[in-house]
Amino acid sequence: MSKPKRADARRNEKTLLDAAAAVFVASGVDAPVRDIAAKAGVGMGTIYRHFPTRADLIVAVYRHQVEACAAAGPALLETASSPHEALSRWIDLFVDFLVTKHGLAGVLQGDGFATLHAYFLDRLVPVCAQLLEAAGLTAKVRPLELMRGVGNLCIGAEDDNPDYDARRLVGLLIAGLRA
Amino acid sequence: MSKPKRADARRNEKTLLDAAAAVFVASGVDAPVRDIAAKAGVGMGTIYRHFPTRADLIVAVYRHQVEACAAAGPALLETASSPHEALSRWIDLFVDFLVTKHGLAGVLQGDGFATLHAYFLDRLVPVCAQLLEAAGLTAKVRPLELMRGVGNLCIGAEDDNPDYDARRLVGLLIAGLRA
DNA sequence: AACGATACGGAGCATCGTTCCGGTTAGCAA
DNA sequence: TTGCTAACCGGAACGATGCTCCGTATCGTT
Repeated sequence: MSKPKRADARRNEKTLLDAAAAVFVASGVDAPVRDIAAKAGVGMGTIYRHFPTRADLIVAVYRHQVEACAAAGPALLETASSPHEALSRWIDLFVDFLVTKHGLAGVLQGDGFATLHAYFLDRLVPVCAQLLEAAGLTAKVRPLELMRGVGNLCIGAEDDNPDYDARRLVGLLIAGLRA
Repeated sequence: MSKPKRADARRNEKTLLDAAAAVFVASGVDAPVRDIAAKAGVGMGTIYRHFPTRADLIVAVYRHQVEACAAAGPALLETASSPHEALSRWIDLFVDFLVTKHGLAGVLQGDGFATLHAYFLDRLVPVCAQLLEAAGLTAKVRPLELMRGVGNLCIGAEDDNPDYDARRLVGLLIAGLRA
C-alpha cells in the first residue's frame, strides 16, 4: 500500500527522531522546531514534511512508551492482587511517563490538542476504561475524565521539584475514588 | 507617598482594565495584547506603561475576586459546620473562580509563572494553610501543593464542557484527603 | 547516461510579546 | 493667559516562533 520511501528520506526520518528525542530531554517538548532541525542538521522544510505538525513529531518520539503503557494495563489486571491495585499501579506508570518528560503533560491539553489527544488518549483511554470497569468504579468517573485529570496534575512536576509532588496528589485523587 | 497621576493616565488605566476584562471574557486570558489595546482605543505603549507585563494586567483585572476568595477563608471557618466542610467549601469557591475565567487556570503555571504566582498564590496559600491546619490535614499535603493541584485540575474546564468536570475531580481529590 | 519523481534547505510570512522614541498634553508657575 | 517641562501617548520596530513555499539537489529507474 504505502510507497517505499527514498533512502535519504528514511535516513532523515531516523535522524530527526533521534535529534528530537535528545532536544526534548535537554530543553523540554516545547523546544523550538528550529532547534530540532539544527540538531539534526536539516532544514525546516524537512522536519515539516516528515511530521506535518509538532504534535506528530512528539507522538512519533514517544510512541513506544505509550504502547508499553497501554500494554501494561491488561497485564497488571492479571498479576496484581486486586483490580484496585491494578488501577493504582497503572496510573503510577502513566504518571511516571509524564513526569519524566519535561513539559509533556503541559502540552497535552494546550494547542496541539487535536493530534496529541487523538493518539495519546485514544490509545490509553480504553485501557483506563477496562481497569475502572474491573474495579467497579465506572460510576465515579469517566475514563477520559480521569486521564485528563491525572495528566493535568502532572503539569509542572519536574521530577526533582520539591514544591510539587504530582505523584502524591494523584495518589490522593485515586484514594478519593474509593470513598 | 505615591505621586498623583495625571488625569489622562488615570482615565486610561480604568479604560484598559475595563477593556481587558471584556476581552478576557470574550477571548480568554490569552487574548493578544494588541486586541486589548485596540478594544480600549489606545496604543501598545500605553498598555505596557500601565501594566509592565501581561501578568500584571491579569492580576489587576482579577484582584478583587482574589481578595474576596482570600477573605472567604476565615469566614467559612466560622460559619461552616466543621473545618473539613470549611475547606471543602473554600476549595469550591476557588474552583468556581478559575473555571469561570477562560483559560485562567492554564496561564497560572505557564510562563507568566513569576508574577502571577507571586500574587495569586502568595495571597491564597496562607488562607489554604489556615484551613488545612484547622482540619488537621497538614500531614497530607502542603498548602502550595494543594493549590497548584487544584489549579491544574481546572485547566481546560470550560464550565460547559461535558467531557471534563473539574469540580468532580477536585471533589475526589479532597475526598482522598480524609482516607 | 539521462530524466522524472521525490526530497531538501532555508528564505519568507504571519503572529505574539515587548521595547523604544518622537510627538503631544496636562498641570503648574509666573 | 502664557509658557515650560515632566509625564504620557501611539504605533513602528525588534526578536522569537510556528509553519509554508519553491527553486535546487538527489535518488532510482529506464
